[in-house]
Amino acid sequence: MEGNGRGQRATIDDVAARAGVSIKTVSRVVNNEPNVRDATRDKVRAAIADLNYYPNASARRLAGNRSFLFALVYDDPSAYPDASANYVTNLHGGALKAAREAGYDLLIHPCDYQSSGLLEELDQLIDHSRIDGLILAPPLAEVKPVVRMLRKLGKPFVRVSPGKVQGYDAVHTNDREICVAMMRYLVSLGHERIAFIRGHEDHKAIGDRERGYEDGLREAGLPLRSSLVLQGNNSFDSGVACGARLLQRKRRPTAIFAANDDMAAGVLHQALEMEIPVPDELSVAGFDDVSLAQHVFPTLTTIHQPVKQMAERATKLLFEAIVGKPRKERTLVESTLVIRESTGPAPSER
Amino acid sequence: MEGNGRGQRATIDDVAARAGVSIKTVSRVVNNEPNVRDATRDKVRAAIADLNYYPNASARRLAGNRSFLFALVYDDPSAYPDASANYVTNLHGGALKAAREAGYDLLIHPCDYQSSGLLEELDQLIDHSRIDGLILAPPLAEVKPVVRMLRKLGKPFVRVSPGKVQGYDAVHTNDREICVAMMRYLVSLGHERIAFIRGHEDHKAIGDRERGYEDGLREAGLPLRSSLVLQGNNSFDSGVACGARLLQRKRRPTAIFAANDDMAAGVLHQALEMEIPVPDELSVAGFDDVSLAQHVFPTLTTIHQPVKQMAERATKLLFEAIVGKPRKERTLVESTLVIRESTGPAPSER
DNA sequence: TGCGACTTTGACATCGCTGTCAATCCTGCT
DNA sequence: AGCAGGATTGACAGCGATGTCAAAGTCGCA
Repeated sequence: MEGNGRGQRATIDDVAARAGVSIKTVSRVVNNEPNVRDATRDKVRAAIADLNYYPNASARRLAGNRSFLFALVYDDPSAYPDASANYVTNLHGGALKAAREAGYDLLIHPCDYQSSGLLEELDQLIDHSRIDGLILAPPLAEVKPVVRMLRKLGKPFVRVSPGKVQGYDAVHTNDREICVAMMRYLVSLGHERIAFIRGHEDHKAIGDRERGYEDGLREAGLPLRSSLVLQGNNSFDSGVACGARLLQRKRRPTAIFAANDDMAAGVLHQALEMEIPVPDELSVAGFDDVSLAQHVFPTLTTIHQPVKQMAERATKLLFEAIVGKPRKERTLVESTLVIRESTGPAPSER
Repeated sequence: MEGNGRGQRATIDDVAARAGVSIKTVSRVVNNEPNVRDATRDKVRAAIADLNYYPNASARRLAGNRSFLFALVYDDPSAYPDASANYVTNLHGGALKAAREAGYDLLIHPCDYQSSGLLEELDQLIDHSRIDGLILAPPLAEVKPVVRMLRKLGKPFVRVSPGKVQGYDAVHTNDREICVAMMRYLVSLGHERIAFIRGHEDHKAIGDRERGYEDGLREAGLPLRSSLVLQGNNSFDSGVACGARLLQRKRRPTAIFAANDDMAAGVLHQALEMEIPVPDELSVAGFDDVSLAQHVFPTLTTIHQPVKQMAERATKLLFEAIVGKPRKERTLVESTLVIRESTGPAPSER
């Protein structure tokens, strides 16, 4: 397996010796550089295979002045654990996959996007760990000062966000359109008083969800009543609170669409508490398709966000940006509707 | 801020020049090596501060033949997303904190502990990323071949597990004792027919929970009825299934203690489905205190596992092992009882 | 056959640190 | 004052790659 006489890992020198070429040529082959004769390339490849050679990352980093390290920066999920935790798992999965394929290692960096020391913290991360590029997950992708700093540092990054930033890639999903689709579905069930629970304003994508709600009403020719739109903060508890306010009205909505699953789960909880049968008297829909959605009672109709694919795509784009491929600025990965048990026909008017 | 004339980061040479010493001395100071006169040390420290010097990680890695990289290896939570995701967040948080404090970067490596290619996968991880040491989270800490391989490679590692492995650190919690405490609490509420839902057998810590259940019965002088112990697999769904089996009996248990929160949540779900009021007719207790526990209805009485602290401790021990401090083999981090709404006095006999 | 223009290839310096080992400095003692 | 022996310090050789640049090889065409 190890072919040099020293019982150590094979180095580039070993490969060069075995292939009868210089180390520079081996380096060229390893890095897929042009101007190597096919025959030479084959010889080197064979030697690499024979010796089970794998380049020493530290040496490459030092000589090439890059780290082969990406950082995935996201909001610390211990703040709002549940849905986020699952979201983060997908983020990790996608980013790890793409990073590995690109030959990069991935550093994770959960942080508080509202922290005053955020800029310094990221600067230090980049500086100390010599990160080659960053993937900014929402809501960090919306934090202007961060974007500004990275641009000033000339450090490559990719944002997972619907917003555009000149000269940098961004991956987003069709939040608005898919919300229109959800509304279309609810309307088709006969719902007319459909409430909406807004998410936290710092998440731009979540703002798009509200616009989808409005578009959906408009499309169905239903009035937009401001009394039916409440502000939540993405947490389960805020779902409970908003649910309570909506459901204790004399003329309560027949359907509640929450901007994320946690809040929708909060609404379900509140409905159970108030003994309002779901979906018979009330339909509830969420957004995200976190695993919680399948575990609440009744299971939650929601929108599946392709978080993993988005993270994977973003990481791949980061790599491409680093090797010089042209940027796209906006890349779409589509969400889909997932219909479960929490939605049903509107109750007939009494 | 940057003190050399080149507008680049300061290097060890810059610091040496400024302090009027050799680079070797700077290296000594940076690495806290002995045999440097205090005055010299101070001069060097001052120069480091002036130049805002931070050693180049790649160079250190290359020269020192170590990577300053730890890998945190755990079972891929996308398999059983909910509770695990939260568990994993804590794992990350603790390990990141300790790694950062030790000057290490942390690579995360979610994987399938049952995969046939696991050994090769880890070998490759160690080989390619030149990991200095690994933190094995359960259930990976129990996989014998992995432990064997790491020992053979001479690669330092720490296990998060109640089991011992000669010569290596392990961090565990008092699963058994705290389960006895839970039983004591249930018994104090008047429960006598207390069922237990076992977890997946691959998690050793979960086996200890069952022993705590048995000890608790014994301590209270209650009989151990095998009909009251069912096998789950840690998933919500298995909780639903076991709950169904237990609750449709003519003489059903008045309390159900599940070896993790997901299964307990499944039991709650099933109780709701069968319209059995909790905690009036049935008390339910879980284990883990995942955030789900606060979001189910009613909120779940459970046992808080200090996962974050365990991970932090484990990582710290790994670092200490690397720098040569003596091993402990077993380090305890205590769990605590969390009483919420899902438990109450046993219903009076009819 | 000879020549310019590419293509291939390799020698060697370099990246910024740590390890080795010898040189120099200090001590306390005689 | 002289000396052994430990405490300090530094010179220098790597670590294993990549970057630079010049040498050697090829090819087409006059």
